[in-house]
Amino acid sequence: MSITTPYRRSAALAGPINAAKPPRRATISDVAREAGTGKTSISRYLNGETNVLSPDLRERIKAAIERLDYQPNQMARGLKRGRNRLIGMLVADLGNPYSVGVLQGVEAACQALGYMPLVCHADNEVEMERRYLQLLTTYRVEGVIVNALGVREETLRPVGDGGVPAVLVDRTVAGVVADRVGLDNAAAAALGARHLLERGFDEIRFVVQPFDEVSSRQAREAAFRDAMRAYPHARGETVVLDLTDGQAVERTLAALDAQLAGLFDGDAGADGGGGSGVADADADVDVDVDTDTDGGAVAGAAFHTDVNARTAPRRIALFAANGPVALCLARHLKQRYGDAWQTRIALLSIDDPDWAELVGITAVRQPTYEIGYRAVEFLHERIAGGMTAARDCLLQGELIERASTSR
Amino acid sequence: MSITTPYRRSAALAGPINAAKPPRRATISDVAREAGTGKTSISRYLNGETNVLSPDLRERIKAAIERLDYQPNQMARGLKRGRNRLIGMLVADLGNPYSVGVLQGVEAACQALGYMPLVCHADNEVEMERRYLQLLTTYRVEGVIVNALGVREETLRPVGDGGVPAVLVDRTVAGVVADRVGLDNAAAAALGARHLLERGFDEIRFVVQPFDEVSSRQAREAAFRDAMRAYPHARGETVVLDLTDGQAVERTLAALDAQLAGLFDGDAGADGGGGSGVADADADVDVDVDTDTDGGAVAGAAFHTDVNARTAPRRIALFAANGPVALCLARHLKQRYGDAWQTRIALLSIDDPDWAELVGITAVRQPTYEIGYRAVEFLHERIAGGMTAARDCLLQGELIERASTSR
DNA sequence: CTGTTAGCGCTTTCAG
DNA sequence: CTGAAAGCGCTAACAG
Repeated sequence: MSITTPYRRSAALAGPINAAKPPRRATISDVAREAGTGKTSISRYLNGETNVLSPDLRERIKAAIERLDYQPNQMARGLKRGRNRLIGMLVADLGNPYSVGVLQGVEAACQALGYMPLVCHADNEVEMERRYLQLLTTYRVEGVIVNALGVREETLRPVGDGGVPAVLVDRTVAGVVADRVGLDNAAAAALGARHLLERGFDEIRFVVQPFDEVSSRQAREAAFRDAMRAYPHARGETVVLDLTDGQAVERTLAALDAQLAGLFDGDAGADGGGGSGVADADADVDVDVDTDTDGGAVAGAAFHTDVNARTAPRRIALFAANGPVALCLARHLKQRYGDAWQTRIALLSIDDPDWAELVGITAVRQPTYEIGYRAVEFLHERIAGGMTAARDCLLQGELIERASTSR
Repeated sequence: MSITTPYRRSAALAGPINAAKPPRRATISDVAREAGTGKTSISRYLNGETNVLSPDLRERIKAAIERLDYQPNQMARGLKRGRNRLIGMLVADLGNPYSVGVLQGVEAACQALGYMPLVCHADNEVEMERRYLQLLTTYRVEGVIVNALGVREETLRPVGDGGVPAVLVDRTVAGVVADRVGLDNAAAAALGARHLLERGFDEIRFVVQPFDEVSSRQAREAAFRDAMRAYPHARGETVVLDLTDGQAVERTLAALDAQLAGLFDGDAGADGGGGSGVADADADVDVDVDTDTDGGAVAGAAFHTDVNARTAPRRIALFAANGPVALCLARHLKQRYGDAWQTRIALLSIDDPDWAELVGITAVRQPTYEIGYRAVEFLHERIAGGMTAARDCLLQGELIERASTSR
């Protein structure tokens, strides 16, 4: 990109800059000299070993520090001590409100435990993720909290077992042994699915990003399928929506539309004709889920059908596996069916972003703050002592019922 | 808060941890020994002074580094060199998509210029802001980019003139002389206002958070008023909405409702009766804006009225000064007027969050990425050389027209 | 071309 | 109670 907009001088801001001030910050030696003592005592004072200092000296030091506006250099301190109280927080996507929620928990816990979080934003770029991870170890952070992309083990190599202590948030990474904290995906997906089923929705599409490499998506998808089994009269399908590929999104949504169109008039099992994006429904046959997770843009599977009840129109619901998917679906549905789209299709989402309330969408809210908080606590334990086995902390989601599923 | 959810051991993750590995990372001395040479040469190699090294030595060093998986310690490096390539990015509120956009620009520029951004999230807490700022200087960052809260000068003391180089984003802070980069607020507010006026809206409420301490809000409000002057047949008012105070929000919105209710039937100038929140309209009189910025939750001013044309019902629009305000308004309007609220009242917002498109709201989009990018460039110049006067970089907003103002 | 020598600012023995 | 001295890991003169 190019940055071309010119800037203007602001009369209000322009002013003579005081260039006379000594740019060099005071060091511990300066303070020692000012207080007429040795560096050691200053160091002791700084570290709260205030009991071993004579009241007099204590006063002189205090005064000297104030006079010089001295602030100890954490870098030097860290170099000497071997630990710098820095921990890295690698965030996959700050545009996802989930991440911001987790971050808030992380910050709170860091403050409580005396760490300084160094937050890095990979912005969904694996390359960035790699770069930041390496940068973090270069700055000798004491540990990292990783909300990984669909990374491969290698980029996480420096981390976890044998490397920097790490805790994974939301997702595990194959080959990396480390603590993990996140949503109880199985319970959350089941919660959502059951809610829809109990509300009488009998045509449910679970829409999820490619999940062959992301543990949390896998868990949600599997739990959705499980939940559907208990309701033989209803039908569920998984639709894979690759948000990173605009073309694929178009195709998948078109196929979904086509398939659903046939259902509005009670014509269960009819495939509107969209070829790619959603597998044909294989009506009247039980079909195991398509395990061919080819990583491609589209994959789908019908795993239960009972089309005897094709008398009444089906009640259709879309179950979004997370916030970004929900947003994509909502946008599309609105564009396709107009402002009244919610009267035709229900939407339920795991994740509860701001706009969900505005639009009136039922959601399973994640305890993001707690997730972040716990992650730091875990990391702290790892840093401090030698825990042995990796732990997995599952937190429960909460169903927020709104208009979308209440008709 | 309490963290009580228990965790479970995951069979999949549990495994013997390799505690045998040497936890200590290799140092430059280790590499020197391994390569059979002195530290200096290693340092030279690291710093790309590769031309002054014999090809042979170069090879040996390269090999040694790989064998030991050596990674130079940035802390030590920074300590010695006096600069550590760290810059701080203080974000007021990551929940505001604006901030995330800016952050993306910051990250890109940092990468391009070789800095490592240390992002700190004040989360709207002035105390956090202070803490982080002090922490940043303690870590000897080379500069800071500050998206300040309504801070007072003192907390920014260590920064700017005479302290750490700084550039302000979006807002200036009274008493702090530093570069600033942000939206051209005057132009943006005028753009929005004129759009509404041209579309025939003649009753406009500019809704803004308390602006006596926030320069960007001030600028927007002032520009709104200016723009209204050119349309004597229309009427504009400023409504102050303090999002940090739930009670005040309730009151202000109630008052706003009451006032607007009277307008739907063409009864211009009628005040629905809500006392607080919105000042009475002072119909038929030109009134200067109430400059008594008492910092309280409510303040308002009618500044032009021409109620001769009270024959036709007024066309009402709400102009939100930023995204968070827009969200608050949208929520309220939906709750108050139901799903069809947009047929009664138009909403236009400065800031263009995700949901604006979903809900169909016209917006003035800020060039957030560029703002962030430029901020880093400015900071870089400050760090490098001795610029003298503070600059003010104004970037233009872009009007995104949507259904809300197209009826 | 290459190694030796001082430190950067701080903590930490180890003797007073 | 207090201070001198020895580094943490690295870079930057200054000699070879």
